[in-house]
Amino acid sequence: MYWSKSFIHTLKEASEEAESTSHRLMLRAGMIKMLISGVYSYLPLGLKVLDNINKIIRQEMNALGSQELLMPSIQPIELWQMTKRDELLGEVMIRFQDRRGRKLCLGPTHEEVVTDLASRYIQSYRDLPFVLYQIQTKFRDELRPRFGLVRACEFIMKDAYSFDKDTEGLDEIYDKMYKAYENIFKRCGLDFVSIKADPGVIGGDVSHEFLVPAENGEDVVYKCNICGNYLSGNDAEIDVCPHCKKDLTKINALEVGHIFKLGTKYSDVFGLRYLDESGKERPVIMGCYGIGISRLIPAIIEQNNDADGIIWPKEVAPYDILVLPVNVTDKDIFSAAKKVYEILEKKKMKVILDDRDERAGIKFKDADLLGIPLRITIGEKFLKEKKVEIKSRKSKEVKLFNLDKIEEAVKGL
RNA sequence: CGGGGAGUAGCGCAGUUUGGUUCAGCGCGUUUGGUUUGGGACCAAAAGGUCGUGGGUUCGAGUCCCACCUCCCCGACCA
Repeated sequence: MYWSKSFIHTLKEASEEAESTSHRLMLRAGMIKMLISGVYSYLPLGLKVLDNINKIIRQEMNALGSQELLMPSIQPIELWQMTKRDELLGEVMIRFQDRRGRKLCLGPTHEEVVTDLASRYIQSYRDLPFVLYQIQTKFRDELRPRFGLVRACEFIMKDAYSFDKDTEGLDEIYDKMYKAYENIFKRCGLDFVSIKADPGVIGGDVSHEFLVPAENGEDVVYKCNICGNYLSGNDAEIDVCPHCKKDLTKINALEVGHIFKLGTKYSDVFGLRYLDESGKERPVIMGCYGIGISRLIPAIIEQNNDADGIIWPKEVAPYDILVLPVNVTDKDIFSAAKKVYEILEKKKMKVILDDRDERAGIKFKDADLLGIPLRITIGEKFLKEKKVEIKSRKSKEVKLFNLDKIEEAVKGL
């Protein structure tokens, strides 16, 4: 991609009103644009990051044998009345009527829909187990949207649902999911913790939440200074670690994932049953597994930034490499930059060429703001010594290479 | 929903206390011309505004009063 042809609009400054680091950086880098409070457009750069996260999630979900589907956002209220979550969710649910007066809502989550769906097909133990997941937009009319994508009224979630014939099967898939979640968050470049949590509105017996320590996190966790254990902050204020009886440190964190052992809560309501080997009817044992995908973006930025801008972890970066000719009016410099760009593109790398006729300072500032992992600068040193400069956004380390060695140079970094 | 703050050019803001030739302003950005060219350059010219909306007070309202809308922050609730 040539920068001059892209829809990248950076800002020198963001409104004082945007107070969290990640929100300000997302606005300045031109990743998102607010339409109304809690509702955002993902601009091309933001969408690239979203797609990268989705790719990681799909790989990890598919690797444990789960299958992707896509369920509707428009849902009938009757489904929600069956579990009485209609009342529980209250005004968080966005409700409306169709032209025939049928009461509908925009799905805040999908336990009801997926259980109803499964009940239409499952009859025998031979149909089990299986896992379905989707990546989809959820709607929740939050009391107070905040920090950009951290708490939005329209947000993107990965929700997976497991169906087993017994609790042993559930335990097994739950464990696999847990490990897949660890992989996902690691690949996203996140430092995270998982703790046993309160199942809350979703219900069930056991649940774990995955939290990312962040200054602007809405949740609180406690860390034991001695044993390093993390404890949920949902309980009343805790003073000492139950094991070590020593002081705890209070840490703010963002909840990015939550997994639940649902048991038969939903299958009982929707009559999701199967016949076992002996011909006896039994309820299907369910689990559900959510990741707040759109929220992952600010979570990643909260943990990966400096005074100059974002520092994308490798796998989620919108581009792998930014090629920066210091002066595009210099034919030698610009043609060398184009050559580097073409070589790397051929190698299937995601490259952006800053071909704008701007001063070097502006381009360097924008490069730092965008946070592309590697920057290749072509300028004076190329004219004098035929060297191009490769700089790591993260380590700030700079190396010089001959143009014809560029492939190998990039590979090693 | 309770409490606090804000809305003036594309972005960021000043002006509102004390209404009136400093009231349509500043910085950045944009356009044109020129000089520059390794960390947000400089000179010259130009475009861009129903001062959130509606009503009121007044000879006169960005400024005072009333109502409404919108956004941000703290709290309760959540991925």
